[in-house]
Amino acid sequence: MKKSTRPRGRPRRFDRDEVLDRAMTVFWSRGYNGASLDELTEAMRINRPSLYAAFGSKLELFLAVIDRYAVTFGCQPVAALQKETEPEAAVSAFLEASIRCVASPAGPKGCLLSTVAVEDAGEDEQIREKLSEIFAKTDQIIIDFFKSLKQDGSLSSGSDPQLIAHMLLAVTHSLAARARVGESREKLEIMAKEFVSGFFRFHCQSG
Amino acid sequence: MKKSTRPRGRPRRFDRDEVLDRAMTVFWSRGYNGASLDELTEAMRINRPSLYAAFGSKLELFLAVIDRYAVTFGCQPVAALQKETEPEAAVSAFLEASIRCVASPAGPKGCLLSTVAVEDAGEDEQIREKLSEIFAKTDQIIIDFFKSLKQDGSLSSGSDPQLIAHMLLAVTHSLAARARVGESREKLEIMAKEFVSGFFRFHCQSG
DNA sequence: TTCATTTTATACCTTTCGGTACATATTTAT
DNA sequence: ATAAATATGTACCGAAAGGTATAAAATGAA
Repeated sequence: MKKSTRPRGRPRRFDRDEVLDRAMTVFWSRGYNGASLDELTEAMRINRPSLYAAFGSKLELFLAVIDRYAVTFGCQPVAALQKETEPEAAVSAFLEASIRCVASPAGPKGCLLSTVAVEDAGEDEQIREKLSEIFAKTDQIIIDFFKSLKQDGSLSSGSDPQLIAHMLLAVTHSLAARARVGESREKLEIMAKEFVSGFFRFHCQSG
Repeated sequence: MKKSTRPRGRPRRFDRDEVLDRAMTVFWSRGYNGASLDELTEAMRINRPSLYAAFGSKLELFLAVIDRYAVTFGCQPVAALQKETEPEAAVSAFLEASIRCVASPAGPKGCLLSTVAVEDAGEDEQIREKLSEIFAKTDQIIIDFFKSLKQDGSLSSGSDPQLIAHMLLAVTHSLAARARVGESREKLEIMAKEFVSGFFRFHCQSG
């Protein structure tokens, strides 16, 4: 059997992740309150009842979009980091991946999490909690990564993985904000290189 | 003469900066699109025609609020920085002042510039330009400050004022974002201290 | 006093907002 | 075939949005 157990009624004409990706672009550029249902449904290419049946409400759609963003874009910097085995290369790869996310010519500028959802976290408990978890989890992944580098001996024993993680996330937040206000990709690259060389001098040579 | 030249018609019953301060709270917590004219006028304690006569439109009001925020809150960290004469104390004072702004029990959490206006910069050229200028100017003030410390000899000659400025702003952006998503003031203080001690080891001892 | 000028207050405008009722279409199960 | 179940498309809802017309009130100038 090819299709094992199909649900009962008329089948969906759209793929959940696909329409989430399309909704993502709208929220990403216009913000939660700035994105209207008309814009969303047009971009998603589904009509309102379909949207409400699938996601429940505008807020729940946004929360689903945040999750989708986390596994499509948000994860890219940490993934790039974890592919490396040397501290400097890892930091560099992390920041390069960040820049690709926040200053891509294709997508909206900035980060859906740190420059969009953060605003709405001010008034909505669910958004706040979700973001808080994502931040904490990301922190922890980076901390664990540098802890393991420390055990391998490729990171100086005097270095503090938690400090490095917080600094790295801080720099990406800043890169995202600067991209959002129009800073060119080239300038962001320079900032990143600047930081990498500073990091290198601190954690690899002087350690 | 006490009141030299009073304008011709019926006098204003409100002070411009006072109502801007009250509007600020609304935009700060709810965001630009989230703040309605009803909320704004109620908070400002003026009615709509007065608002429109004084500021022109919701957008222009927001732009005026950004300027007002810049000279009441945004300036506090740099002011604290410039009061100091030693690098470590300056960095510490800067971050402490930041935390007081973004995690005060009184006001909304986060920074009106980096966690609110940045979102709206995505779609509005005027907001984008204003923020871009503020960021650039802040960068420059901090760069100049550390350049002068370098000349005084209190900052190691190997240190890069631009790197320090970018890092410092990055950390405040991150503190603001974390405050917005609910991080406690105590945790932010720890992050700041962590950074200050890292900064100290890097720029003051090893230089 | 009267007029020109500006601000205030109420009430209202049009448009757009998020969300839904309802009838039709498409599927599986019986 | 027919029924039950789910999705789609149109058209609509009340509420809220940003913004304004208009008349009354309060001032300086003539």
